[in-house]
Amino acid sequence: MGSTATTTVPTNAELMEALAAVGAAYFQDFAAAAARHGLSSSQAKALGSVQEPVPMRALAGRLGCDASNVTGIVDRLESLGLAHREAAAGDRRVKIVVITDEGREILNRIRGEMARTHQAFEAMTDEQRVALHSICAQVLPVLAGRTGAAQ
Amino acid sequence: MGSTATTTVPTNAELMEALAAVGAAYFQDFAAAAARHGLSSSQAKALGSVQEPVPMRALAGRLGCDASNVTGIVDRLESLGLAHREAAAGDRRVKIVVITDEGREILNRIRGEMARTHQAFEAMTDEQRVALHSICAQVLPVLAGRTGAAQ
DNA sequence: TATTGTTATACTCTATAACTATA
DNA sequence: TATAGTTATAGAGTATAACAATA
Repeated sequence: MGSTATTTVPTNAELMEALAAVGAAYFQDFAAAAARHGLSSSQAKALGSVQEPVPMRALAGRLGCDASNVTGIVDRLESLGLAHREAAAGDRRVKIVVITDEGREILNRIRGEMARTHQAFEAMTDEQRVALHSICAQVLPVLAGRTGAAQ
Repeated sequence: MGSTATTTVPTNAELMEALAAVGAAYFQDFAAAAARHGLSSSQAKALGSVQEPVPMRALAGRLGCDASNVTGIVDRLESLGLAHREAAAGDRRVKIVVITDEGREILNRIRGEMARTHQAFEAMTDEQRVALHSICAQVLPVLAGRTGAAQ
């Protein structure tokens, strides 16, 4: 079914170009919204990655960077009162990053102020929203390299 | 049509999360492929932005960064033999960045070596490919802030 | 006077390596 | 011996400001 349309099936190269353009535009919108609140995109991304408490090491994994970088990023979030470090229960080596109420509020504001992104989403039909979301969900595990492994 | 499915229409927040995850994973695949060829992601992005000759200033616009940064990025591409500067015909102030044959070959290799991206694309049905491509095309102008203006 | 490209400067992100305190 | 977090360091990206050449 669906072979009556005159639409051409896009090549991998065309899909790559489209995805790269959308990804870059999304990121710019995100970075601009974060900057309005005095956060770099890395800091804002970190803030969004600690909605549940996360050990420093695991946060590095989520951010896709070396563990040594997380120190400075969390330092800044902590100095701004957006997150704080807590001692872990079982292992005294690990520190757990916990978002504060103010951090959560700033995060929500940043996300709410991504005007272009919201504008783009609201111009989509329900069918398009469902399609985009399900395609992303299907593609993400492969793209992120989680073929069968956990975490 | 399409109201028989039990699928729920995703919220803006859910779409943002999905898009952010896919965009980040795509970017990591791109950066890793570029690094294998000794290029930073900025340099590789610049290389992909000069498939047609582009003035330095316009390249800065495409990369979404200040013009002063482009000098160093193009310096490196030039020292690697992947691009070179040419004088512009009408205006002696402007320099035009032109990709070399070797630059084009490296660019094609980088794109071809984005294994996870190709893997993700090839797991998609033709319908999904068409849907993703058309959604991206529809959403991009809004997301990139080009509501009606040219270039 | 305005614009293009460059340089100088400073700040941030990033990885590597070495250090500490725990395990 | 290995691991979690930190520190020190160096390289690259980024923006701001000032500059030379040209328009």
